[in-house]
Amino acid sequence: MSATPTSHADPATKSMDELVALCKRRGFVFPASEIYGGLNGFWDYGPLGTALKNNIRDHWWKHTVTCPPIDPDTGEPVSIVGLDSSIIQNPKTWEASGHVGGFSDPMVDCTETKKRYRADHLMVFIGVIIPSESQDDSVKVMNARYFAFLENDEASLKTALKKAKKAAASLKGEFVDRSGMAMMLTGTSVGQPIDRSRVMGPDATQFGTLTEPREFNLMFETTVGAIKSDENKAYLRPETAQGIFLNYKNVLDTMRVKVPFGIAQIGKSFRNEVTPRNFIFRSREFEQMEMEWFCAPEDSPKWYDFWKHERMRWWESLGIAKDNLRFRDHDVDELAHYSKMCVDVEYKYPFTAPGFGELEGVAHRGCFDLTQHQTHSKTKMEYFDQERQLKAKEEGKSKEEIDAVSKYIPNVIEPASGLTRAVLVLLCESFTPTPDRKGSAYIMSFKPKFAPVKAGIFPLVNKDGMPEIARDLYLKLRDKYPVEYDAKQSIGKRYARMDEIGTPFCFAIDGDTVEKGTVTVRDRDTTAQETINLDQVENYLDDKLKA
RNA sequence: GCGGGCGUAGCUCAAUUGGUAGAGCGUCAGCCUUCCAAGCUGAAUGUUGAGGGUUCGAGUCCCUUCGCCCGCUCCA
Repeated sequence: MSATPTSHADPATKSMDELVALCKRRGFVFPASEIYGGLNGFWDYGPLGTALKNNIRDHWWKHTVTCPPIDPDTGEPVSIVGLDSSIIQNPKTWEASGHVGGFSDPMVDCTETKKRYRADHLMVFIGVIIPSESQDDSVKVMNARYFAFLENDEASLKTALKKAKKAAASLKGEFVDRSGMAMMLTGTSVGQPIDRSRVMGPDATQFGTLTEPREFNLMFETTVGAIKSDENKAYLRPETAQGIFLNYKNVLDTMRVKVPFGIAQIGKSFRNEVTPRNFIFRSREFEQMEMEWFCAPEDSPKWYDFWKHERMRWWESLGIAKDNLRFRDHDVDELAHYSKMCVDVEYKYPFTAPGFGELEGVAHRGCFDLTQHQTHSKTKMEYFDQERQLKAKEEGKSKEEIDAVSKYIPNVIEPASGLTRAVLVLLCESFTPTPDRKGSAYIMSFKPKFAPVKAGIFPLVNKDGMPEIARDLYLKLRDKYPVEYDAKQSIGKRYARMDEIGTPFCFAIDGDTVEKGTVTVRDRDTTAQETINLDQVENYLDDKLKA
């Protein structure tokens, strides 16, 4: 493609507010249920946004399922099949995957300091026992004052002890250091839950400022069937990946695939995010493009590396500047529970610049998921590798040895990206203010392949035989590409509108067309014009849209 | 979920101590127009985010709620 000097501007110079305004004004993205005041974390894709999203989706599907990359070792395309699994699955799915139970850490807020703590990290000890008429120890304990501190945090414990001593003096109570027997705030004292009104938070100066522990489960719940009860509780999937693991055996049994192979899926996922923010970057309903690559455990490092670089190549194929993309390897302590290795592909969003923000994760999930589902469902997830069996037989191995190498649970490499996040990245990358241009204030410099409208077809003026020719051209081209015909208002205004929605080419039908059969092509990024024959327009578009 | 700021036409913004909700741009229609938001004429568009309260009277003051932005927190 011709260089587009304006299209790779530094994201740091772009205003999200202006981009969001353009997206709304031109029909890319609207706030969901806007007439009712919207709903935090939900967005609707307008006519152009839908077209853009579909173009990216098709590009991913093509490069993943119908035309996947070449295996460097064999020279053959790798094997990947498509899938579309249900959004709602048997809830046991999410117990096995670890989404129920493991990730709903109760949190406690401090109303005084506005700090938030994980409830299971918050420890308390008895600091002051208030004298009482009763000799019964349990009554004394029930009136005691507690001091909270953070588990394994020396400084926090010291502070709590200090505060306890001070409080003992002012309350005329007995100071008791039972920090060695500290227990969780959520625990019980003399058989009853600890009364939070007598607990002082780690950073607080008053008692009773800690809220009740609150669950933060990020899965949306729903009810299957007419009767609402716990037994009918189900979840909207928080990732598309599990649907793939659930169908791993079905695919294996029906599709004649052999390890290594992949299963790919595009679909909606739902996470009840605490803070949806930054336009469509983190929304509660979003679309994922995920592929699970099943391979032999010892080959997994090779494939991890392979997919890491393939995915970066794919992002670059969207027309994103290399400077705006990077890898970031996850530290060991930020790895998810299932993951052995993980690398993010990151993009320099206008709201993170000069920093980068997450775009896609390529994770080495080991055999965690298949093993979990094997355990929970009691369905065998083992793969029988006939080639290995034959090889081992040839090598004269014992039966036990042969079994050991030919039966295994595959390891999984997962490139997981967000389709709606890809839309955001293309919007950010393409959004280009053009203050020095006379007409449009902005252009959306989409790579032609992803532009919602490929070409505008304009009669220069709405008379002298031009509209008729333009209309014929439009009717011919629309069979192949999304194109628009527009004869209203001045040609400059029409060009400007096309610039803002990112239409790469405009064909103007002028007096020369009527006389000599030539049309003028106007380039969105440079505004340069060239003259071609009317009958070459289709070839011209074919050529430009190939890349 | 917490704290701060902000919500007026599709967009950008006006509206005196509380006193008739306006402009530009855009959109649409007509005319004009031989290449970059040109010109002329005309038109549509608002329960002032929503709900309640105070008041003779609320865009303006008070309460609640929703949304957006920033900072925490969270992000499997």
